[in-house]
Amino acid sequence: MTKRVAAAGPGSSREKILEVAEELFARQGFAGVSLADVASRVGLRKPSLFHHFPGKVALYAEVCEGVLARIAARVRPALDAPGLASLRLERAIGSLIDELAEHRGTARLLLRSLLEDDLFSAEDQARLVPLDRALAELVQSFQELLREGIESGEFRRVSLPDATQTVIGATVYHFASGEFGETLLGGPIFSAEAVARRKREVTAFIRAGLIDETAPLKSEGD
Amino acid sequence: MTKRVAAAGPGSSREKILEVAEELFARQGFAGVSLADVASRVGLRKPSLFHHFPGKVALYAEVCEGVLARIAARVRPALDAPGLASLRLERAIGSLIDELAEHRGTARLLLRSLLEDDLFSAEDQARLVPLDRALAELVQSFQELLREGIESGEFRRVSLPDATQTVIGATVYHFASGEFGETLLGGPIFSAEAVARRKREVTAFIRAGLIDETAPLKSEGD
DNA sequence: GTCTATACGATGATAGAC
DNA sequence: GTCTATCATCGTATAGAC
Repeated sequence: MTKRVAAAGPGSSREKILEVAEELFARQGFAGVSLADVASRVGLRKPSLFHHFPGKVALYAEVCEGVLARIAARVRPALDAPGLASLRLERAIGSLIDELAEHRGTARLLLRSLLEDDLFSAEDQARLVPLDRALAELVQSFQELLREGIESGEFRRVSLPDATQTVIGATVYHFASGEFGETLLGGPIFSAEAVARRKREVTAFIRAGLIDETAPLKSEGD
Repeated sequence: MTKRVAAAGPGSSREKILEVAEELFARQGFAGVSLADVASRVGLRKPSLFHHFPGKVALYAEVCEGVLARIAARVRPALDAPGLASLRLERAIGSLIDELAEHRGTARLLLRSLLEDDLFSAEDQARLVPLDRALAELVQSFQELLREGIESGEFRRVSLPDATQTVIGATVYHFASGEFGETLLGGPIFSAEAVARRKREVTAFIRAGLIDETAPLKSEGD
């Protein structure tokens, strides 16, 4: 109630800054973005940014939190739903891919944020704690789903962290791979066809690699 | 013969610069590294670097080329060997993981280089062409291996680019994931146990997801 | 309360003199 | 090969105009 300073309307400077910064951070990384560039694209002067954000790291943190919140909002329904773990897993991965495909900077921003842990000082890292916690929560829900599937006998007894990493690699890395990925595909990554094919391939791969087809009921030995 | 200016011995400034720069570029990315930092760690002043390299981008390009060359040297034997595609594939992935595990900055540097295509001007990109070509060659050999395996009936009829991306994600991304990966694993990424487990998990995943166990000979229908 | 002008200290890459 | 010098630009602080 007392948090918001004012009812900053849609299209306000604050939102435009976040929008522009999201694109730039995704494309050029934290260190590669200058606040002057952000400001000029918004149509402001550099120091004006400091009336909305206390500093570059705070802006970056808020951008990342927003992106992660969008992902979480999209993936959580599938993760938290009742039902077969294998179905929920496929729905969750499908939702994740949809989100990464619709907002083209998302995968890059997210992947970059994982690589930029050596760039921040101790007090800067404090600003990134909420981001880390939100990410940890999402990952934990995902691992919980894997664990349930293993216990119910739907999934093989894979290593939870390794399976998580493999899924992240197959989704986030792919849509972050930019020019390299497009050279590989021989065409755009984000076209409807390419996204649909990626979803099929990842789903098939996960299904074959994770789901234990030989033990559909309760068998545990091999 | 006429290329080398002098017989710069081992431990020369040039080699020390490359070594230090490799570590810093891996940890902080291209934009996050200052030449002053590189110089001071080598025991030089900033401008002295320019007597060894024409500029920051050239230094970066040479570092990346060296890292990729190490990988290629390690992976090529398995790729180019005769024999069953599935065996060669597993050996190649094993070699790749060994290389990524032994030189801890390698995965990060490589992954970052894929994300940093928006940071360079046209003439800067020209300096990165050899790197791109070397990478393309390696990827092409890998895809060739996949293609052979599909044609011989060993592998499922997966999308070559998508399967390649999945393997890169499962290997390069994993070993680049730094603090996040360690939080996930609950321990170090590069410990002997973690590396061995990763290799097992990836191999099992690839085996299940790629290799067509149901058609060991020539069947093509489903 | 929102934005701008000006300016500071630090650091960026690079030139030219020893 | 190395250092002194230079100049643009970095993120940030302050003071004031709408």
